[in-house]
Amino acid sequence: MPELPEVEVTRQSFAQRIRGARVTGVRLGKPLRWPLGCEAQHIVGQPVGEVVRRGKYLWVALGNGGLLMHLGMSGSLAFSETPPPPGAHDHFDLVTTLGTLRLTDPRRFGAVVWSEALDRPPAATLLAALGLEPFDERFDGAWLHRQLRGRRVSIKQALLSGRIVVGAGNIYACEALFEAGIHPARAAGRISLPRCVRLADAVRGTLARALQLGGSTLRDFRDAHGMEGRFQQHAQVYGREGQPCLRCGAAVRRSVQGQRATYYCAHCQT
DNA sequence: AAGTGGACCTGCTAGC
DNA sequence: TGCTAGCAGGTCCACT
Repeated sequence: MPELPEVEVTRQSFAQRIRGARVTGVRLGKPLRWPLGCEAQHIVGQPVGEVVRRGKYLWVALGNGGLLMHLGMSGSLAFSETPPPPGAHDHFDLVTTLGTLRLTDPRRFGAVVWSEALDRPPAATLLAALGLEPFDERFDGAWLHRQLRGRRVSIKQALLSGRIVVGAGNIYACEALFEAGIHPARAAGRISLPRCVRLADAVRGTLARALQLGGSTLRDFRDAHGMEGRFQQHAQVYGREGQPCLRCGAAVRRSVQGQRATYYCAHCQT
């Protein structure tokens, strides 16, 4: 589910409210992707510091380390002073003096992992291969062009890998490629510098727009206040198979790349 | 080394 | 109505 905009919207919706709290308890539900990696005792009593995002991960700083969280495909976080009793899909509660941060994740591809620091394992290991943040000033067309040189994978898969630039998942990769007029199956290493410039702009622009709109809610995404996103109403190609391209009127096509659906306009994207 | 395909897990929907 | 196949916003890992 959550790509960079959804994760960032989630972060913004609870970071200030939980800051300065003290952890009073931890509740675990069914196993997530990886074990927490420490005893609850290790966390209880710790002060909560800032919440930062790296790619699609969130880092909740605690006095003696922190929690690296990922929402997987179906995860969401809610922060509430008086949370309802945990449901079948509520697999992690961080109970604090200011409220409870709860991870709800039906598919359990999400994760909460304790680490002594962001730049120490296991957190550092999980983040090691991540590419640049899209809003990093170093991320531009020239840099993108250099990174893609010689790569034979499709540009869609190169974006999705997160090893060049983080944050664009399946929805926003499709949207950014449409915006840039680049065919998703084009070999990454065969995109000219001018088109890389357009693509870098499109990736940043698409993610920024989604952020402004509160992310995308296709089925179940909510921020930590329970608010839905509105980007999906503005999607140009994602989920629009067979409908007219908003630019040229040709039918939007759907294909499969790396076992993921890709939506594009074969006329506008070359 | 880069690229590919499978795996993880559950819920929902379309189609028979 | 009920079953089944197919699909879903992510990413790690083993294999070629």
